[in-house]
Amino acid sequence: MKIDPKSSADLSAQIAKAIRDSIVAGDLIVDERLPSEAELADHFDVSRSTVREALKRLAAQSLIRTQRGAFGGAFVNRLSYPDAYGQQITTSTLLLSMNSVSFDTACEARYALERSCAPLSADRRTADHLATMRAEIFRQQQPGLTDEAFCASDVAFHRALVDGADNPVLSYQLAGAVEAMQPLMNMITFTARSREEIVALHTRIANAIEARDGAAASDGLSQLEHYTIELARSVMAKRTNQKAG
Amino acid sequence: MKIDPKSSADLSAQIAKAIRDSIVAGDLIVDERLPSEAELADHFDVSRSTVREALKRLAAQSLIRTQRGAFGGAFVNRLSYPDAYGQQITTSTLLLSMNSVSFDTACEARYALERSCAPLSADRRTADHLATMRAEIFRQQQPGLTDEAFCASDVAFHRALVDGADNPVLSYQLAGAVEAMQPLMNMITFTARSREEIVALHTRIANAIEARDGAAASDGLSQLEHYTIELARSVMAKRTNQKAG
DNA sequence: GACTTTTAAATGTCTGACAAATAAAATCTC
DNA sequence: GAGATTTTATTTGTCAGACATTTAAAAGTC
Repeated sequence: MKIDPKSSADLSAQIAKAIRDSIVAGDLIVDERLPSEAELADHFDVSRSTVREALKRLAAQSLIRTQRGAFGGAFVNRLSYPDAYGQQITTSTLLLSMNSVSFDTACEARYALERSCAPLSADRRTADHLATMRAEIFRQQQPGLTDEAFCASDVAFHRALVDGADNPVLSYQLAGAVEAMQPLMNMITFTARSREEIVALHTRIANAIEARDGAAASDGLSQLEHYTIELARSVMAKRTNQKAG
Repeated sequence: MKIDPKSSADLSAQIAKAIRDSIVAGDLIVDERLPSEAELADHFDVSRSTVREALKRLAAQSLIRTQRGAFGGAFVNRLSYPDAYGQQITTSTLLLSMNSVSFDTACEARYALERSCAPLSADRRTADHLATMRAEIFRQQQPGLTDEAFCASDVAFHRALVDGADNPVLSYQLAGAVEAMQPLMNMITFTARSREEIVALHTRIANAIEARDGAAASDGLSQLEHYTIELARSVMAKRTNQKAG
């Protein structure tokens, strides 16, 4: 592990990169303890504060965890699925909100990815996954539900569908795509009429998954995609009119 | 922006979270300047070092950038697609390597996601995308090519296919899935025979994309998936035998 | 042998200082 | 007065040293 003395970048960034490269390359293995901050400071010939800033960068990416006390220190962290989900969601959400991605583009991506899970989920889903889907559909029919709660239930429904594919890598990838859409979805007001339509499509998808019919589930998702895009369009149009009038 | 004085978590982690939440919620907008380190230290009633550690955490996630000098400071960063790609790839790569995800699982996820791009890519691909695919196929037929170069060309081929869908969100999501597989793919030795087979399948996919036939492209990807899994199995089996022998 | 105390090692935080970069403001030159 | 130059104020980057806090091993006590 070495840093380039000629580089103009921040020392803490260089040190973080050196350690990160070692982890990615497998030179530092999971649960291995890094040298103490003082030792690292000696090794890189910098102050302890600089080392600490580098370690905080790595901690922010869940690459290391730290433990205080004797025999504590910084340890290479096994990147867990929940950690990876979290990062994936934060990154995706910011990417969408900061780059003014159109609703249509985000929606298209989300449903395209989700359709790829449909055949697998139809094959492998357990009774549990199906029960979750049905329960969320039931919840979506409750009259008092706020728009936010409706959206959250929608996410849970699709989450169950994706998890049914029984492929953790797929679940991880889809987490970002599905959850990052939520802020965009939250801009939509769901009328009783549109909720009814969505519930009908969800039911159709759940039925297809129950019947282990992947193609029908894919179809249902496509219809849901088109309906969602139409819905968003009409909501936007209404808002524009209100502004104009 | 406030932190909980009762929380046991590190102050720098709490402060980072407070600022991150403000960014995600949109209270701090892109290119907005954060208060200086000294001001933040005053505000949160901590030392400057603690604030700095918090800011380094945010910088590691590309949420802020910093500039030295008068009228410098920390600015909310627009999360660019390249930045997001990079994080996506690092996270996905580590997730696969640290959680001993099976080759089959990773491969299934990757091709499932890629198939979701096939119909869109068939519809929208430009002559450029097609040309890139053909060029990579040509490169893959060169005799002197190392396994690493062959893999890299493979990634470029699939990248062009995905980019053909003309949906930046899809491209971003797929970047992780495709590139994270590369370390796993690099473990495979590609014989002349297997390269020939892969090139044939690539050609088939490119032909389908050229003919704007999404279903055929999907089929080609499925065949490539099965062939890749078979190939990995036979390579692993050979290695096990060698060890035993 | 079980419990308590001590101790050493490590991270977390604070203070104060200086270096380096940078853009605005002030000054100088013609 | 216009343009070039210098000064200055602000801000991040880095360093050094100190103390607080946590933690597990080691030593001590009964």
